[in-house]
Amino acid sequence: MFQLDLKNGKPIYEQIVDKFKEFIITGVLKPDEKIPSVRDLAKQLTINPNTIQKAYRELEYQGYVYSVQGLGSFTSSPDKILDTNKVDHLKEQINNNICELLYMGFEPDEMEKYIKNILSSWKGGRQND
Amino acid sequence: MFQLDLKNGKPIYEQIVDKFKEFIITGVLKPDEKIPSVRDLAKQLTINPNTIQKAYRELEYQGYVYSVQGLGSFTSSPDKILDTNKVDHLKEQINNNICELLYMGFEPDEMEKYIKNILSSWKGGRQND
Amino acid sequence: MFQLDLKNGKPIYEQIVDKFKEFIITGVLKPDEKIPSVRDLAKQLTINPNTIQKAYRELEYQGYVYSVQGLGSFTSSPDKILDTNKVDHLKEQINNNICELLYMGFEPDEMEKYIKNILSSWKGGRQND
Amino acid sequence: MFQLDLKNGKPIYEQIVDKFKEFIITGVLKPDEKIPSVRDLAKQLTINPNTIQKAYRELEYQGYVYSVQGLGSFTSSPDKILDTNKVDHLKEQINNNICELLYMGFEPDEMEKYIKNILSSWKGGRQND
DNA sequence: GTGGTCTAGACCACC
DNA sequence: GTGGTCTAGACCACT
Repeated sequence: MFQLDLKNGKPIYEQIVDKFKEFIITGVLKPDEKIPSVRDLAKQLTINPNTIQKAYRELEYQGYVYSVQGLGSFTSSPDKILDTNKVDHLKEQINNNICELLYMGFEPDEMEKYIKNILSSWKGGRQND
Repeated sequence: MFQLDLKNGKPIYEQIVDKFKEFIITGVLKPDEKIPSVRDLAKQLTINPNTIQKAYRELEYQGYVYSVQGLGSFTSSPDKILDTNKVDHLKEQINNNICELLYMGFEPDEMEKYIKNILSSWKGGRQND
Repeated sequence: MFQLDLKNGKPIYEQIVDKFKEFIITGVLKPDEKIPSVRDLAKQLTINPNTIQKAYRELEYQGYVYSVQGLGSFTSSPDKILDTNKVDHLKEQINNNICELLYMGFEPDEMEKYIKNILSSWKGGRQND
Repeated sequence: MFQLDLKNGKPIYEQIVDKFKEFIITGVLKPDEKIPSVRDLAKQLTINPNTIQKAYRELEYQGYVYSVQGLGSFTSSPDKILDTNKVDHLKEQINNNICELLYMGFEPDEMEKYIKNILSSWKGGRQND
């Protein structure tokens, strides 16, 4: 399903969380789609099932998946609810990263183009929803 | 000089690194300006000198400060050399964060305005350099 | 595993870094091979675990090993990417050392033989990769 | 006379030692030539005279300069005496640096050319002695 | 005074 | 079990 990168220092469970979030956000995984069982994914990635378990718990806590006893885990549909804390944190992080790039000599015009690209491809990719 | 949050899970030394990076990037600290000695800052923040030392070393690795035995630590002037790996990493992070916000229902137009704001205040703040 | 010299002024952690680099460069340690845990090596060398940790972190910065929480530390496979700064620094150091030897009366022909020896044994040792 | 680089981490006195050694070895400073007084050099480099003092002591210990009471310090003539310890240390360092470059992907042929270059320019530069 | 190294020992997060 | 963070306090080298 996806590759882990042990070298980048990120905890394994966090990489799994991020990958699933990416798939859900970009629409690779549709709402209410079943995701692999803990044991299957653990076997496939050859890592400890506890690690998968922890990742799924975190995804559930963040509202990206829900689990049904005896059936498995499924992706949630987006809530369209703006969690103010999370929004503020994300905005601040975006701000910091942009400033760091600018400080390194990245051109503001280049940056604006890059952002527009992201936004337009978002609108495009979401027209079929 | 600044506040630490000892509860949010983020390592103390990392908070210090981020704060200094922010000060340097935003121009609060000018190039080759002396920063507090390891012991002074440790006393001021009432944390262990080793923790400050670790933060300063990390800042040195990342190219934001340099230290001279017997003299002190100083902010580095930016080399304006784009490290491809770092740029790619920052861009990917920006992309992910923006997509996550959009997925949560944040309006693309709102986002564009927010980015423009960052860029214009960057240009403005840098005019006096 | 190896011997330390606590008297020669060279920091212990640096000696460990150099030893591991030597093992990795000469192929004694193969890529992605597990290296001793921080605590084990500390016990074996009868030095403090923090010192080992520092050495491993330095090795990680230099790209020779990577660490995974809960799993251990492993040798990295070389990326074969020539970092211009590092190359220049190494070349300058070689140049300086050679000139110093020549100045001390070491014969240029002798030197040429010595270098050829290094190069040929490098090619030989690497044939099995 | 020369520039100091505070950012590279090397102690200041060591940089001075290395610079003088380089000048003496490459023949920029001829044997028995007078070198600047401690106070003059300190003023010129805007650093503490004690630091110069320490550098000169080290140069004297290594046999590159000698000082005469009331007259100043002068460069020594090369002794042509091979200090076995030093020779072995330098050779090992050359070996290590070459292997590190080769490991990084530097071509052995390229390396051989580089060394030959050093040796031939040494012979050329020394014909006039 | 400055930064840098090291120890002893505690605690946490991850697998 | 693993690596990572932090403290308390000692000692060294450099300016």
